[in-house]
Amino acid sequence: MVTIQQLSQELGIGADTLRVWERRFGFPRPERDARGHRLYPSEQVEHLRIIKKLQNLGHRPKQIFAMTATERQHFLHQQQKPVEQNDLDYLTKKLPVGKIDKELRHRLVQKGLRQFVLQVAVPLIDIMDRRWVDGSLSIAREHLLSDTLAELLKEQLYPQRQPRGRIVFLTLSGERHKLGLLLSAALFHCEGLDCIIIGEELPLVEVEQMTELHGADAVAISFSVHSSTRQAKQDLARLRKNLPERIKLIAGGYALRNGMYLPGILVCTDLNQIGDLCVREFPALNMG
Amino acid sequence: MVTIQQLSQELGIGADTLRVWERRFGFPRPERDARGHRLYPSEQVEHLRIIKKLQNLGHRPKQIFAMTATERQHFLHQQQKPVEQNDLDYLTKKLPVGKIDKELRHRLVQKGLRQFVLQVAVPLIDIMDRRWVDGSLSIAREHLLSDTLAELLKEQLYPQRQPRGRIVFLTLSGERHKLGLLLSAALFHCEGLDCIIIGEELPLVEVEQMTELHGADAVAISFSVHSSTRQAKQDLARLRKNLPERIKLIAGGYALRNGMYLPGILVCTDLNQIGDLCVREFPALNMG
DNA sequence: CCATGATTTTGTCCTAGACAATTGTTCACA
DNA sequence: TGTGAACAATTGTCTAGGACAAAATCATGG
Repeated sequence: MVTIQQLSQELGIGADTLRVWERRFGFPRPERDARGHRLYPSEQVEHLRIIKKLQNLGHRPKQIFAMTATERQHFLHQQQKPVEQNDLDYLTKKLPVGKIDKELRHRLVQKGLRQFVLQVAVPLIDIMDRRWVDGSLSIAREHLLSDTLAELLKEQLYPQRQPRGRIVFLTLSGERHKLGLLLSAALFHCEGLDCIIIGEELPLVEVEQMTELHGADAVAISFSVHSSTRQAKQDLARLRKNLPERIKLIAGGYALRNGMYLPGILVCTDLNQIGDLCVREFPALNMG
Repeated sequence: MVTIQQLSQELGIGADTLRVWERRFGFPRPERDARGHRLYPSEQVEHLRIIKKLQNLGHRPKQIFAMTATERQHFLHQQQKPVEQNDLDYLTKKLPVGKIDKELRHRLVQKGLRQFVLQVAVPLIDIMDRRWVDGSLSIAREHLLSDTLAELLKEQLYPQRQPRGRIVFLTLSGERHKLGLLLSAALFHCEGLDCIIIGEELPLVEVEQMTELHGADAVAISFSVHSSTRQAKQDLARLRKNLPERIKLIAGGYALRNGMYLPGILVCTDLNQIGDLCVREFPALNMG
């Protein structure tokens, strides 16, 4: 028996949404305490878990709520793409906790940073994503994997001897997904650029200040799932106006996935574009 | 100009509460967009920051809202200990970015971990807090200091040769304040315990699983400003019920500052108590 | 087949009222 | 003066049902 607030937190669904679902679709139908406040029995919580999973898979509430509980169960099983027999998969499930770091490091020295990012880190995050959707990856293990990977990548960003340029990486207020930032930073690093991870949730107004402080040639900003395309465009336009012209502005992330054109901004929708982008925008220094 | 949701997240005050404050006290008094939705100008956001800070200092809304804006400012300054001419102060203001890490490391080797935590890290965080309130510390610099300090502390948590025990550190859903966790972990480490930082925002149900996975003897949980005392108590009770008896449960953080008694739970309101707690609860192994 | 406009669907916000839990105050009594 | 119990005020969270823009889907013409 949980309150609406607990449920909201646990599922990541707004309390308002839960109430409106009840009004519109007749589910969930919680019991009430003496004051008339909602109390959700654990049975309904489980149903909601399934509903959330289906929603994560891209289905819309109308479609989901049209089904009966058993139909939903069935549908979910049918929908879940099996995680391929990827050789990375055991990292997310079987491997004992203490060995994850060792294993990742082994692969890093084997492949080199660039290949490691593209062939190990990206697919691994993809698997984690899918497991998250179907609920087969615990939050705790997800944290552990993310943190280990993040730390490993961060270590690789040592300063270059003859940097082709210097980029500060950040996300704006409200964002946080360090891994995305680190992945792109690692690839820029491979191209000979100094990469500085500033941190997350930086207010718009402080970006310029930070650029100056670090003597950077460029700012790279990542927009995650949570920010709308419109908001991203707006923020970028404002930033471009405030930033000196010589500072390049690189933008990427889910919110910009459609690859629109924005004046004065280097939109980068794919990690594979980073190589080309560097060749174009950061001409190599003369060899001494 | 921010929406009520953004504001709610930023301040850690529920949207309902913000509306009810407006109704009862006449502040904040946001503007409205075309639909009649609230839009808070940044000026009011700053005032709310001060109000939240006063509330954290233990004052009640009635008292706070009875004052005018300038009175509140005054009152807050009066309440706050002034930033002493502490020799740490220059870290937050003057020191060039690149030297922060070096400076902290220097002090660490000079003082040793224990004294570093108590005499450097804690006062530094305190100064950052106060500077944050009066706006004289930019978010960017705060991030930088926090991250540098966190990384430094994390490095120190190498495994013990003959651990007196093993503790996993975590915060529950919705919490995040890594530094607090790391500070206490560092002190437990000084007492000869293996400390494992699990991560933040772990769902309640996964705590037990994590403890087993790491073979821990104890779980340490920190409750920050954002969680209410009531919620903290409730979570702890639930956790105690689910966890095997042999697993100790250590709780600390702002929400438990009053030091109430909770059956079967080691409440730790002050970093200085950690030494005693370890002596009591983790008897040293026989010397080989 | 793609673009563009019309039509659902959906999440979030609105108002104003209610009430339990917490905190503060009063007052009798040792 | 201190203690504790009864009473009063304060405060955060919940309720209901209505509203509406942004996003998604559908329909239509090129």
